[in-house]
Amino acid sequence: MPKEATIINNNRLIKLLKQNGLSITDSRKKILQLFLEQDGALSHGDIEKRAGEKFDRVTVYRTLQVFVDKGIVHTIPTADNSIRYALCKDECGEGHHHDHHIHFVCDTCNTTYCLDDVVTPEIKLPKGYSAGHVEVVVEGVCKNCQ
Amino acid sequence: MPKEATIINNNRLIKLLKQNGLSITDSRKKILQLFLEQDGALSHGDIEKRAGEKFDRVTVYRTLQVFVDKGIVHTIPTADNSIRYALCKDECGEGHHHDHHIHFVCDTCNTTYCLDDVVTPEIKLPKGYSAGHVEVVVEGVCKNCQ
DNA sequence: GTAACTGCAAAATATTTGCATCCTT
DNA sequence: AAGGATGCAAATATTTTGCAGTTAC
Repeated sequence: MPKEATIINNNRLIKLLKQNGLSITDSRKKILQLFLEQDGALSHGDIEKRAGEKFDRVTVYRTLQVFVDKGIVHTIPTADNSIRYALCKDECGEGHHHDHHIHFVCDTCNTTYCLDDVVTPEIKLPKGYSAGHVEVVVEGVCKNCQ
Repeated sequence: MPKEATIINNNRLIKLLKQNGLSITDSRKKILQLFLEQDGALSHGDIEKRAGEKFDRVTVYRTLQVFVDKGIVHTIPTADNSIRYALCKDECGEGHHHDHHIHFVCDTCNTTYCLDDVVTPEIKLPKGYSAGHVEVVVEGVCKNCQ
């Protein structure tokens, strides 16, 4: 008999997928599960590692792509050119991301966090430039590595 | 006889390389030249294209790596996972970058600018996190594409 | 049953490394 | 002359694509 937490999680996964018009498959559930278990963001490589030998590399690429398209996860640019993915909050949906929070990358453990409570500041641009999205990535030491 | 501007540029290139203890070679001069000619930032691919058939792909990789190590250029993370490189201001040197300005990526022409006059704002982090470097990338429409 | 999803194979790209040769100092 | 830089070849790594078989609905 599965544990309570597992059941709840499973329902949540299914709900998330259904909401976005995606069919419920093992790989999608497993990958979403990884995001839910994880405080921070995951790179493609992280997911491959943690999923074990379970999926084809290609499935991971395609699944992540679908999740980004549907607004289930968003990408976080990092200086080392490894894209990280993190779960979006509920306000995000297909075609419109509302991730106005900042991102934090720990120098020590290399974990990437979405700091949902820290709102991106207003940026005053020079004449002639008009701002759309503002992305802030702070690098430093996280709460677990102090 | 070369034009005045060419001579000045050439001297500037040589000075930049000498300051950083690098030997003066054609590829380094040419790549630096591309940065000086260019208002915005360049990706590895941009450089290959603009340099024509002049250099081996490997030379471009190695040259950019050296420039980053020496603090001649800095990297700009972007959402599409293509690293852009831009010239550093004079205060940068080996091991310490002082690029406290923000970066701007134009949605229309895809040019990346260093907005040297726009300083990165202070970010108030949650308890437990300590900030190091703050990277801000604004996406919008640039002065030439309005 | 049908459309969507996956896994495999393979192509296309991107990046790194070793080494012989050439260039800068 | 000596050390550093380049170019070529080749090894790795990453990402994309096509297609046949499988699964979800």
